[in-house]
Amino acid sequence: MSVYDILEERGYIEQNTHETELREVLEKKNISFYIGFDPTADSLHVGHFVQVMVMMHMQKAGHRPIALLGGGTGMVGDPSGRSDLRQVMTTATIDQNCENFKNQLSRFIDFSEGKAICVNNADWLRDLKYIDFLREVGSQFSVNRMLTAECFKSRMEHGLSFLEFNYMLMQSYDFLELYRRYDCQLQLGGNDQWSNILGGVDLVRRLDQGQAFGMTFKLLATSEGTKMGKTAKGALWIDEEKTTPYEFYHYWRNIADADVENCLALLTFLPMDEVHRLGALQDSKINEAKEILAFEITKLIHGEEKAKKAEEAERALFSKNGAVGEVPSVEMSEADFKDGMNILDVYIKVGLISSKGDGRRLIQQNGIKIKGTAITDFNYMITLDDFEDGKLLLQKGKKAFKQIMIQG
RNA sequence: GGGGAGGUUCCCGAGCGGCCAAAGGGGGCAGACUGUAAAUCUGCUGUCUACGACUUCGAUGGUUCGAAUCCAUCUCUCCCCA
Repeated sequence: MSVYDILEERGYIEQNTHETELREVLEKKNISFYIGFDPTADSLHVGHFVQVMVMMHMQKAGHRPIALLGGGTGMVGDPSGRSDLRQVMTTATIDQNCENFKNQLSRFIDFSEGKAICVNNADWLRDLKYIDFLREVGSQFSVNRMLTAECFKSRMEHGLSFLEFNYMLMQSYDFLELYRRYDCQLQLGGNDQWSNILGGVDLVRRLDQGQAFGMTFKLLATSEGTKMGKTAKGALWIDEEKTTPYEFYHYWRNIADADVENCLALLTFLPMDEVHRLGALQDSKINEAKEILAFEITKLIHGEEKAKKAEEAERALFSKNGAVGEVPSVEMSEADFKDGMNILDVYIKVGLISSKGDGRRLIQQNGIKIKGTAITDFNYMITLDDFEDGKLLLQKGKKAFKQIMIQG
């Protein structure tokens, strides 16, 4: 079974520039391909992870991944799928983000012995000569055509700066550069990158008469079409400092039934017959599938040990016997509770609520529980008597927990 | 460069001198129901030392007993013309 078939079967593929040719090339030889990551944040998130999964599949099949960090394109900002102007970032931030991306990517992709390459387009984009660039690359693009591209449509109403308009050329030029430097023949990306990818494919074909291909993948979305991997705090980050393994696990444990199969296929390496079997489970049985999904993804990203801990914590909390496992915990000192501490202050301190007003509302709605019983008094004081073995489990609603550990 | 329209709470979007912490929707949170899901229904959704006080309607100054609402300057965005 070829990689193409695998990618197709698992539901990654959305669009394709030259399907039959590409299929053939992928089967007959090992090629270099690239995926670009613009350093828009200090960590990758699950959205990126779909791309990373594809890279892993491709690498397994013997193709050489090129991870392209957008140190240059990040300075321009991709307007695709954006309704507003991107925040312009400083060069220092961009470089730092690139560094983080690189470290994270190397956990999934094997960069040893030239099995994969990591490059930064800052290396060639930042020193471009404007006139030269316009003459070589700019002349190949038709503004009329560009304007009809889907990615600019939404911006036609809200406004699009010339800076961002150039993004497509930059990305296209990347492909050309990688084609020339590393014989890179294929660009992959999320479906929002379709027009940018097409631009590159065309450019390589026109200027170098090269055989270049493009392919896009489904964006991670729920069955209802909304973006996936969003939490109240923002994205689901790969960096465990930004999204703890527990939070991460919890997210997948809680997804909608309809999304289980899709996520298993895209975000785990489980064999497809297993994926189908799990996805077909009905009613409460699908919880089994959700547990597996959550465990597998967490394992991929944070390692088996942390995934197990997260799983134990989750099980313990919801199995009603009150056993406390590896819940996110906060350390506080004994002195804090000597004279008692107001419940609202405690909840703010551990980060379960954002303000006292928020806490008061929750209390009125029976949303705050300690030791399994709802608190009804705003003035409830938490004292050392509430602790057992130096631990106290705080609960907010049904699903949010935090544990306080007394130290010292 | 000229002309016009705008910037409202997490988002969209009403309000256009006091009745405005600001309609409505979305999102979020909680409760009921359930399978820890979805859908549905209900409540909440600026902060606090809380029947009151304080901070918010692009920014800064001003007019007024009183401003999100009026005036001036600034700033940003969009549209039309060149």
